[in-house]
Amino acid sequence: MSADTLWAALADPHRRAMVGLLLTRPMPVGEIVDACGLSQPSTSKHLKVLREAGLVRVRQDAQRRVYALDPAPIAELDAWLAPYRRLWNRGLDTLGRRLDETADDPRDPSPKD
Amino acid sequence: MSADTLWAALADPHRRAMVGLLLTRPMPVGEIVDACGLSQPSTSKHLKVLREAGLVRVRQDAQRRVYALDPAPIAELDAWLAPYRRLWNRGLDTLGRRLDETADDPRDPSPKD
DNA sequence: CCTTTATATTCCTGTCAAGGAATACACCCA
DNA sequence: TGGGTGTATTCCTTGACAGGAATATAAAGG
Repeated sequence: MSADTLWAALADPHRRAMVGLLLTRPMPVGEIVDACGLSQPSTSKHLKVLREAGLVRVRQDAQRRVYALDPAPIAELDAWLAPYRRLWNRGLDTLGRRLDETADDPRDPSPKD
Repeated sequence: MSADTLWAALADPHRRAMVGLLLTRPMPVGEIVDACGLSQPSTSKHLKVLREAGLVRVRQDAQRRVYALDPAPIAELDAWLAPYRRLWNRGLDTLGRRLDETADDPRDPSPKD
């Protein structure tokens, strides 16, 4: 599963919501539909994306499909974060100094139009 | 800065590459163009997205714009990750059991067509 | 078998983001 | 002030994705 697939899957707020929902417990599609307020087809499509990113697994229970979170891929994100975490842990002041020298501009100089 | 903006900014692989590049040191646009192999306009547009997500800052040096990483927003991701990290740290076996009960299906049952 | 229930898939449409080319803008220097 | 350099912006086209409606599929139960 490419990193891109993972990032793309989580880039969508509805999908993050679903993942967050499944954090509490596994859940059949119907409940996810109710919780997210999306249509059933749309929900199923999002779940498919999550499946393909390896973020969820399905168990079949009669006609129902119960989705459960698989947090393993998220470890990949964690690994990606590591170098940055090092930055903001190891001295926000060091970084701050670097940024102070560096920013004689406000955060975003683009004309807000 | 909404979480969506941040995720969207990082969802693009070129932008992640730029962020990773700026992890080593601040850098003017020209160098980023060379390193990423994108056109200069495209690069500028990506940098704008990163700016608007608060991930980079600009310092003006004569005609050059030197971009520097601001890892602060990434802390937001780290916070988002926390609950999941708890899952995979605190007993992959517990989770594993949950998934085993749960998965009598291969990872993704969708017809690979 | 036929119906009901639960979910997946297809079709269609509108929106949005990405990329290149051309152009505008800002700054330095002579 | 004019030219050169470095960067941003605009315009346009194209491709990807989201969402709804309708439909297909799968399983359970009578």
